Amino acid sequence: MSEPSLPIGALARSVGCNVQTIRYYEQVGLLPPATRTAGAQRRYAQVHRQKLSFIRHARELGFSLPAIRELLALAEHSDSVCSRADSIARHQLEAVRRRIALLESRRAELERMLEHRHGRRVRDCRVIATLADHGLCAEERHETDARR
Amino acid sequence: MSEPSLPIGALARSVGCNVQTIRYYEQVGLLPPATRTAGAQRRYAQVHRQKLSFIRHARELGFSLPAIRELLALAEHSDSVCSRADSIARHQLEAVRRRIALLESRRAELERMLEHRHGRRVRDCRVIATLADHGLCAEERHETDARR
DNA sequence: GCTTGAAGCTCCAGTGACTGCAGGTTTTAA
DNA sequence: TTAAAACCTGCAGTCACTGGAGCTTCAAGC
Repeated sequence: MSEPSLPIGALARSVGCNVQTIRYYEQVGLLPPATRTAGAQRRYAQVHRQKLSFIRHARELGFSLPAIRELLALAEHSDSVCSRADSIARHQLEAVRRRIALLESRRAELERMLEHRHGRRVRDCRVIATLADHGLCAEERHETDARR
Repeated sequence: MSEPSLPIGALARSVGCNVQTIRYYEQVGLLPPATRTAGAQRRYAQVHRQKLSFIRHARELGFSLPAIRELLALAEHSDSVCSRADSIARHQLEAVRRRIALLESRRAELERMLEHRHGRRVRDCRVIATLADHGLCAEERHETDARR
């Protein structure tokens, strides 16, 4: 009958997010509304904690809120078809892989910009020169390769 | 006297960004205001094209607009000290590396979630189960290792 | 029962770097 | 001259929160 009921701050601490985030999830309909005290303060049950924990875990993996909404709905019905959840996760994995590839190429160019010896003044600065002339970042490779 | 002057659309095509972006850069003071025709349309000179190209290149590398603002200011003065530009770039490189590390761990967990055989229904779904129980994503490794 | 300070409440604005739209004006080529 | 393409300003929307102002409620100690 009397399920342990957490105020919002305790819930926030227990899942490691902050209070505003929880209110925001309620506002956008991701988390069901809490019960309220006579003075209109929110009190949460275990089911809320589980859902919130699910949401936070999914967010850490980079799922969007719409994707999480759908995953939560799937989780509600234990006989719904699993392939949809898989497809959402595969989609996210692909997005993460594309993002990594983009960042790897950024990293490579930044490293190339930085690894050269250069003058103390901006007129000889690799960083500025590379940004100013897009050609440099492609040609740089050839020059470097040729020199070795 | 009569420098070739591009309308905004032509400039946008020539650097591969869109028209609103150019107006936005002017609005936030990243790009100096264009000269205007009698009918108040913008006309751009080569110096604008160079700056815009610099900005876009820096954006592709993930520099923030405040960082780019500073890099542009450094580029203006060819006798300013290069180490500041280097420091901005190194900072960005570190940010990119941290981001890659985060995404790699996401990728690993998503791959672990997806690589298991599982039932057709959500009650046996790895994806949902892993999200629901944060413990699974760490423990999974041990179980898997132990079983082999 | 009273006080007090922590924690809660709502509502609203701001973040970054754009993007899109509405409704109007200018330019340019035929 | 006309018609279409391109341009203009101003503002709202994106995503997932985060922060603040100004007020109310709760819980613990006395």
